[in-house]
Amino acid sequence: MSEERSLNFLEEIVEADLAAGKHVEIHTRFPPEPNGYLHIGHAKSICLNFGLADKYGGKTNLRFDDTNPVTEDTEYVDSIKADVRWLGFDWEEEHYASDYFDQLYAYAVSLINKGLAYVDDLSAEEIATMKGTPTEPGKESPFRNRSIEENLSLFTAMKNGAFNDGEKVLRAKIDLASPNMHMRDPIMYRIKKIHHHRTGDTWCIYPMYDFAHGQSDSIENISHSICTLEFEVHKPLYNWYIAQLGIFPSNQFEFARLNLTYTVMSKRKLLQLVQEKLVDGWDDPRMPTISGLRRRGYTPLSLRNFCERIGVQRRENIIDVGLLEFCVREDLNKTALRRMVVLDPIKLIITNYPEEQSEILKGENNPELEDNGGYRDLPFGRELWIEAEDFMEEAPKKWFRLAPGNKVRLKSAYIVSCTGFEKDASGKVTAVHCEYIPESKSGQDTSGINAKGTMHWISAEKAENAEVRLYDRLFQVEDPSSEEGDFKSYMNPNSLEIIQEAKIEPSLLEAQPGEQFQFIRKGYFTLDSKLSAGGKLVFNRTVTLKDAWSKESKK
RNA sequence: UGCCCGAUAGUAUAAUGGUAGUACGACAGAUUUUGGUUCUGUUUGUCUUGGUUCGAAUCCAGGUCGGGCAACCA
Repeated sequence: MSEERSLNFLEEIVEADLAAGKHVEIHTRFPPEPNGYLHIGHAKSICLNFGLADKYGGKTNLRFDDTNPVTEDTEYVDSIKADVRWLGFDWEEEHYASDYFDQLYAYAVSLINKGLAYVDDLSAEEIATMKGTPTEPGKESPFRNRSIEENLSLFTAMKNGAFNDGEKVLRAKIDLASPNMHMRDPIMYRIKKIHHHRTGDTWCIYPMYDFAHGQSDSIENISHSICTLEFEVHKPLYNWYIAQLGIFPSNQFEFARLNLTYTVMSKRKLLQLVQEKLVDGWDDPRMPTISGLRRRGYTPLSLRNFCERIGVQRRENIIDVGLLEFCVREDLNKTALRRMVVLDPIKLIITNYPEEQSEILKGENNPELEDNGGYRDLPFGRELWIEAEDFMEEAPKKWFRLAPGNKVRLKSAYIVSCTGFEKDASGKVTAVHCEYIPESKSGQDTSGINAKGTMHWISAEKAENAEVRLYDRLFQVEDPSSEEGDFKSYMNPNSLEIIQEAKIEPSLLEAQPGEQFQFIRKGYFTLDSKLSAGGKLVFNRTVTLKDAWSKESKK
């Protein structure tokens, strides 16, 4: 018997319901409103919904909760579908709340007929005032006791466009004194004379979330309707509509939404960043959106693993973004091709390597793979580019890289011994001199020398150029939303560093969008899908490698 | 000052009345032609006060702290 992880609370509920015979098959749904792009919090919900159905042999629908035409658009519908698919999920049925407008209208009429709904002429402000406060009961609207006939004819008139926006609403007749504000005669329908992205101008009245969601679940025979904690107080209303209508009893269960350190997760805040051009768009690689993470180089598997690892509970939480980074490194380490790129180049001149000489060395593609994933050609010569930070004139303790007198292995090439360096007038090091040890050639080393450090390098003659973008966290504080004042004032001014001319090895000219690389000692990178065009290469850094030296050097 | 929900290492998450475990992090060591990977070890926790019980993270009561609820948003 294999080791089983313990069940999360949703799985326990499902297993109990299945065992009790409450449902023969479980059916879930992912119900986004098409008014923005999906973010990693949605990924948690997607993994939960699809994961649950998958685990218990059930089905999951994709349903667009498009009951408010003011904010919704097909652009969002398309991006949401693409993101869900990219994550690796395929829905059973695709639905839209707007497909149920006729049915929902009929449900509303039936509630009017049962004396459980009425047309109210009060203004939005009046309704709000008369609802009372959490500590004071509300007051009845003077229109609360209209006759069924009058309500029917007014509601029909509403539907037919006889009134303007805001003039009338349809309300459920429940309890103005309820301690739950959502039960104080909630609004079922409002008038909005605006074009809907799917139903066009067919309707001018639109159902509220509460009057659409539970019924949509019910129509689709959703057994477990999973949503975030803030809908908890809606549950009595969800159940009330279903009970009064006598329809399939879907059940709502709530979990805590995902929060991540050093970013924001609410659609409203993300939208602000986009609108105020503080980021490059919804798919800016610094955004916690699915499209941003994709462009940054995150893989579907790493995101799914992340969602699995964070678990699910009903308590507020904030996940360390380090866990997300761990998940993507874990995946990429096994799959990314190793390449050498010098981000901040200085020359390394091998004084005992003949000027006219050159050779082709072999570099392994990925030591984690069988047969090292094959090999690619690495041109080598007398002059190389190395990382400026890999040389120090005066080496600190435990410095394994280049410094006068130090020996270092050039990855997949030779061991070199540093013999000197050149400086310009300002004191800046412009080139480093060394001598190579011919018997130390990679793979056939007979020198017997043990170099402690290994460095990446590029042949100066054969090097190509590329733009490289280094990303850092978008915010400087762990939880921007909980800080005083405007969350935007906590943004990290250095979240994007652009390196115009990094030196790349020739094999990278063939890089394809979506391909992942590990630039040895520098991190994981991917080709930017938007900015790389017309022969210009732009690489995004997905995440750095773990860096033990930076910790050591800070001691 | 109403109603609802929650509280386990730094962060998450298990233990479902019977040994407080796991992951990420941190720290130390081994291996390493990436200061990466891998491996080993160490570290830190049941909000509080009572009660029930042979036995409580778990059940009960009070308190404290945190979150949610008064959109013609979802």
